[in-house]
Parts: sequence; structure tokens; C-alpha cells
Amino acid sequence: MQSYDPSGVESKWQEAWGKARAYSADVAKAKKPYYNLVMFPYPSGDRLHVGHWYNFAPADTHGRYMRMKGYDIFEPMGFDAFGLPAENHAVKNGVHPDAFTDKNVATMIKQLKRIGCMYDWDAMVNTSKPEYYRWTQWLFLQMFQRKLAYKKEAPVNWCPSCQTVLAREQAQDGTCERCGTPVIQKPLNQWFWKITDYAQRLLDGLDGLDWPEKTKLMQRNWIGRSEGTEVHFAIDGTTEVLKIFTTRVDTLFGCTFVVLAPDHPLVEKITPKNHWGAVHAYREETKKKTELQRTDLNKEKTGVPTGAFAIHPATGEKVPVWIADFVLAHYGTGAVFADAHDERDFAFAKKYGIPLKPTLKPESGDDGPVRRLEECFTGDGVLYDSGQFTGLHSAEARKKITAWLEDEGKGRNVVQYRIRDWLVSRQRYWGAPIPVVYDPQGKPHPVPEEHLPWLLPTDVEFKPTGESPLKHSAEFKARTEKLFGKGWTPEYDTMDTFVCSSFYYLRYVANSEQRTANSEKKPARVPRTAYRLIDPEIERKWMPVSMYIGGPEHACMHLIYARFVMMALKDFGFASHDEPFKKLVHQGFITNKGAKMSKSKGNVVSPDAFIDRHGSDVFRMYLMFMGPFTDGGDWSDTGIKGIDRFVQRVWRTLSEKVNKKVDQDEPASARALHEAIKRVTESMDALHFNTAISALMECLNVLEKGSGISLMTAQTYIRLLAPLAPHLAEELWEMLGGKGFVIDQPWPAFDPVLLVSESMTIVVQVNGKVRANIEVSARASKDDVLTAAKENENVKKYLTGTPTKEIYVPGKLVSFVI
RNA sequence: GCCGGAGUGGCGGAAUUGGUAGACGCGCGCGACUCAAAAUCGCGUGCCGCAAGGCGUUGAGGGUUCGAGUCCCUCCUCCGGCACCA
Repeated sequence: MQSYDPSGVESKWQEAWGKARAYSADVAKAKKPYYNLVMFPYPSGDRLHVGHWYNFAPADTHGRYMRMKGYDIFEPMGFDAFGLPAENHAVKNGVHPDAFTDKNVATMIKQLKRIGCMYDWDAMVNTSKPEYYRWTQWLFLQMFQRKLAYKKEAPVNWCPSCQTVLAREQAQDGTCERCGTPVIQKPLNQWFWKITDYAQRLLDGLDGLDWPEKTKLMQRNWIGRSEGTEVHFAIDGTTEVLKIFTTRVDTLFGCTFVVLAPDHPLVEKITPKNHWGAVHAYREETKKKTELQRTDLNKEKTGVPTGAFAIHPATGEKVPVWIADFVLAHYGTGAVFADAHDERDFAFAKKYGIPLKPTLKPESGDDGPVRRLEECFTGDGVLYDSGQFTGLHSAEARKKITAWLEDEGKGRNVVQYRIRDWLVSRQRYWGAPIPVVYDPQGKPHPVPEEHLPWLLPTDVEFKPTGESPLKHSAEFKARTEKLFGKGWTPEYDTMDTFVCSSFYYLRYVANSEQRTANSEKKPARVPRTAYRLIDPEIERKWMPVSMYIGGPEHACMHLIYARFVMMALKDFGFASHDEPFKKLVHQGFITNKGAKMSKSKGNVVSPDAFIDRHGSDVFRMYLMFMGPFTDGGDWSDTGIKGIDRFVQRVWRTLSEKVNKKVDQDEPASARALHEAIKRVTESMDALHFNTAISALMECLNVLEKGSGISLMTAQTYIRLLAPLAPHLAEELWEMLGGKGFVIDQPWPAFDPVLLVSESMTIVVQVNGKVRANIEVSARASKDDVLTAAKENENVKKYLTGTPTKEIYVPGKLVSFVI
């Protein structure tokens, strides 16, 4: 008897699947579409790592399971190929990013094929190719046309090392997401996409999504809706009006000063000359600080008075106007009114000797310390010294004061969002060029659609200089002048790669339709998607993605951009759905000795050696057996042996013990098999691959002990195994004379009758302690069971006296209380 | 600081609506095969006991219940996210 040798078997079946085009979906004809998607990888030059496998293999197992359940699976794979690493590599080694990317994609495809996933390679996308990025640019034009793309000068996050701007999401902790360099603020004229227009819809849409609650919550926080009041303060001696957003208008009467962000536009207009020196110096000081320094919470708050005064809208008092960098320019209106009921205002006022006036007291308890300004009370309470609102509770006061302000024309109820418009410009080479040209007056014009793809020029230096490398392309300038006229210049910035990945799921489907049409025998059919982002009928059928699997790190980036783009496309009339991803699941992280695997730490585990020795089936099953796939886990290579043994045992048992002459299994075997069908099905539905595997192991343990296995049972077992160990299952299926591919077989159903055994084991408890296990007939009544329980010797020992309570849980246990 | 999630053997982890905690696997121990080792197979693996049986137990403490890993309260620890958001 030969042991199972995966190397030959796995390549044999990978070839056979490929030859039969077993995984090419016909998206136009499919009846029960199921779009099984994983987040596409970046094609780095490195080998596939454990993290890739941990994402792709279980996702593929899910797809295979759904296929056997009768769905038409579409499972594409592609490459998010634009981005900094290829460009940095180009800078270092002088190889063009395109050549470098091509090489990486080719090796990555080879490696991906070894996993043995059901990828429909006909549908592949590569975001760095003109046939793809023409759609990235097309999307920009759509946004531009509807004024959702706009250019503005704004202080932006700038990474001095990468020499480019970053979206807020890419500079979250004040450092560059890629290189960790502290980010600085720099005023630049940049392209933005108006995601803020969709804030409320992005928020509302979350309720209907089958996503992890945690991810939804993160998006809710990111969108950051808050309802409050905009209060208008006139500036003394000017016609200027300062608008201030607050959620605590109940403390309005306690306002003794107002604070502007240093870069608030009013500062220049209202600061009297004699204060300008100090104000200017403070603003310059702020500019020099990095985002990290500026937002350091432990830092003592600083500020300077502007010398201007604002008129309190309710009392008419004059209150001083300060600037301070704890007030953020980009939230609310970039200004706050300060009072005694906010920790920051309280501390700031004490530091600079600004008077405070408490107007709120707790509903109960001693408010002495608050009145004496020894304590800062920030909760809701009861108002005093607040004019006609005195005596009201905070919540009530907020409503009444807002209404009063509205009547007086001094304020209104408003909703604020924390989310900011999406900065899509990048001063880098390796990205999709923004399809905009400027006339000699500097006015931007969209590049007409017939000129798409607006090609990325190749005659450039890659060194980042802070300006877009495209600026140095002679061809790019010449092309623009030739098409649009003398003095016209192209936009030199490229797009954030998150734009590329915001709609790729649509292009997969379009590609698949196109290639299928192209590969059909005559008469040639013109693919419906050839000149469209996607055919509307096919979009309606395949969207939203049925299952989207990828890492949680994209919660507030890719996953929010893609939702925004999908909503916009629907509004533009190119799609019929609001949401791109119906169900979302995050795989967990695989760590090594508790630490995140990274190249710089040198603790990356390469799957290669394990694949060579054990094969893809064993490796992917081991990853799935480690624990729940949403949890991730710490890598250890000792346990893989267990799966290897399991595979060998399956092989041995099914090649030695199958008796084709028998069609009736021993009862134990039959029960074990049907128990396995039930449990594997439940586990697969829940994506609990670890328990699916253990159910198969338990079943095998029983089958091994029996004297023989019927062909039927063997084939059913192989079908249960097929999504988890696809190659092994095909080989066994063929060996036992199965027709076609096992992956085309239906998923087995269990027979509940076979799950019921003749007898049942009942646990007997006395006063909550287990005293016996008794065997009774499966048909025994409550009285039978109770009688049998009382007759048990050990139970008798403890059953001293008449039970005050007799509990019987059918089929499970008896509990006596005495 | 705020918001989430999680704490179960030596290890990874199982456990329907509250119903035999520790399935399955790793590791370890003993045995078989072998000149030997590896591989494989068998048995064992919370504690005490030859056994029958007894006892303990799911981060800590308390509560509800005939019965709690599961429900409620208090606390501890770890992980993830947000963080001057007015």
C-alpha cells in the first residue's frame, strides 16, 4: 500500500481543472449566482506568505462548498498593482515599475495556482494596465461631471519621506501608513471627491448589511454624525459673524470667551494691529508642528488672545476671542465657545486667567465645588443664571435655546459629520493619471472620454521630488498640446490607489462576460460590457458581492470608499445597487510568537517548505484547523503533523476498506457518517472550518474501526471532504470510480432517522451532582426513565428520602432535588 | 479617556434554547513492530484510587437556578479601534 503523495496528485488535478475550464463562470447564463470574493492582493515581489493563504484558502473552501450546494460560483482573482512599493523599487533599481509589476504578477499567479483555488483567471484584473485604469479615469470623469470631484487648496497630510500627500485614513496616528514618518501639514491645491455628500447614506446603509458589528461600528464612528447647534457670534466693531458649532448649547450662558483654530479664515480679518505680532507668531509656531505633536493629548494647551471681542448672542456681553491649536480647523466650524463645563476650556481659562462662569449644577448632591470653580462639571444638569432658561434640565434647554436662537436669527439646528472629503491626488508616478488638462488660464477641463485611457507617460525620472514625476515627461506635455492646443498642460498628479480598488469587483464581472463572449464559437457575440463599465443586466444579477473576505484593516478605507463609489454609480445610472458587499467576513491575523509577521522583523513564515513537504491540501486544512478563521492565531508548525496523519489515514482507509459488494453499512458507521454530514454542513454554513475538520476526523475514527465501508458511504465522505481538501478528494473520487469531478457533485444530505439510536444515555443528578449514567430505550417515557434512575445503585445511595423535585430533560438528564 | 471583543488542560481549541466541561488535534507517558531509530498502530493523559467510586474545575469574587463556560452584578488582565470632534 502506497502512502498518499500530494505533489503529483495536486498538479494533476490543477491541470485537469484548468483543461476542463471547471472554474470559468458564465456570468451571463448563470442561474444561481454566488459572487465569492476575496480582497485582491498587491503584487509584491515576495513569495505568498501565510497571511495570503489564510485569507484565500478558507475563502475558496467556502466557494467550493457553495458550489456543491448548487450555486453558480464566480470566484475571481486579480492584482491591486499601482502603488508605492513598485515605484520605490524603481527608484532604487532603475527598473520600470511596469516591468517589475509584470514579473511579480506572473510569479504570483504561478504561486496562487498551487493553492488550487477555483479562480476564474479569465476575469483577472490588473489595475495598472491601461484597459483597467481607463475605467479608473472614467470614474473620475463621472465624478467631475457631477461636481463630486473638485479641486481646492487645503492643508493636507504630507509625508516628507514618501514626498506625497496622504488621505486622512492613511495618516491616522499622525504618521505615514507606509513608512511611519511623522506627517506634516502642507497647504496644497488638490483634488477631492465629495464623500461627505454621502455621509448620511453611508451611515444609514450600514443597518442593512451582514457585516461584523465591529466593522459597522468603526464606520459609524468614522462618519461621526453628531447633532447640535450652530450659534452666531457677531464680532465687535465689524460686520463679521462667527459661526460656532456646539452639541452643548445648554451651557451657552456660561460662555466667557471663544476660541478659533489658528488657521481660521476670520483670524486675519478680526485681529487688531497691536495683536497681530503675537497672533502671527503663534500661527507660525503651529504650522511647524507635526500632526503628531499637535494632537498630543498630554501636551499643555496653548493659545493667544486676538484682541478682538465677540458679542454673546444671548446676553450681549463682549467676550474675548482667542486662538489655540487645540481647536481643529476641519471639525465643525473651526471655532468653539468656551465655558466652565468643558474640561479643556476649564483648564485653558485657569491657565490664562480668563474668568469662568458656571451655569450648570448636578441634579443632586453638593454643587459647591462647581460654583467655587474647584471642579469642572461636564455632565447634564440643571441650568442657573441662564436667563429665561434657568431651571431647565440640559436636554430640554438644548431644544429650547436652539429654538430661541432660530427665532432670533442667531443660530440653527445642524448635523455635523466627522468624515472629510476624500483626497485623491498623489504626487507620485505609479498610479492612474488624473484625466484633467488645464487651459492656458489654468482652468481645469476633463479629458474627453474618447481619449481614455489617458496613458501614463513612460519618459520620466522616478525620483520623488515633492512634485509629481509626470511633470518631467516631454511626451505628456506634447500629447496635451497636440490634442488641446498650445499652452495647455496636463494634470501631473495621479490617483490614490484606493480609487482603483473602489470598483474592481464590477470589472471582474465585466471581464468575465467579455472573455466568455470572445471565446465562444461563431457567430461572434459582441460582449455587452466591451464599452461599458459593466452591463446593467449583469450588474443587477451579480451585485452585491455575496461574500467578501479580507482583513479588518480596511474598515475605514477601502470598505468605505467602495460603498461611496457604488452609491455614486447608482446615482449616475450605471448600477442598480447601493451597496457593493452584502456579506463581509474578516479573517484573523496570523502572528509568529505573538508578533505581527513582517519582513523588517524577519519573522515571516513562508508556506513554501510546508507545501513542498505536505501539499496544498494539508497546508490549507492545517490553517483552517488552527481555530476559528475569524480569530487568526499564532503560528506553530508542530500541529501540521496531525493533519498530515489525517490525510494519510483517509487515503489508507478509503483505499483499503471500501467493499463495493456491501451496500449496507454497520449501524455505527452509518450513524457516524450521517452525524458527520450534519455537523460538517452546520460548520460550513457558519464558516467554522475547524469544527468541520474535527467532525470528519471523528467520523473517520469510527469508519476505521468497522469491518468495511460501502461505496456509497465512501463517496459521501469524499464529498464532505472535497471543499477542504480538493485535490485529495478528486483523486479518491476517481479511484473509487466516481464520474466527473467531485466538485460537481451535490452536497450530501443527512438522514435524521439514522441519527437516532436504539438507546439513549441519561445523566442522573442528585442535588446538582452527577451520580450515574443510565442506558434506557430510546422510546422510554418520563416515568420509565425516572423509575430506572431511582433503581440505580449509586443513585440510591444519595437519594435519601423523597425528592422534592424531579426534573426530566427528555433524552438528556434527570435531576432529583432532596 | 471613550467604544468594542476576549479570558477554558502543557498547547491550539470543542461545547444547541442554561443540561455529563475539556470533543478533535498537538505534545507527553506506556506498550506493540524493529538489531535500533523514524514512521505506523494500540492504550493512557484534571486530581485521588487497583477498582467501585469520590473530589475538583472554565481570569477573581458574588448572585439567579434543581443545574451556569453559557444569564446578572462587581473587579482584574489581555487584545483591537477611536482619540483635543466642541
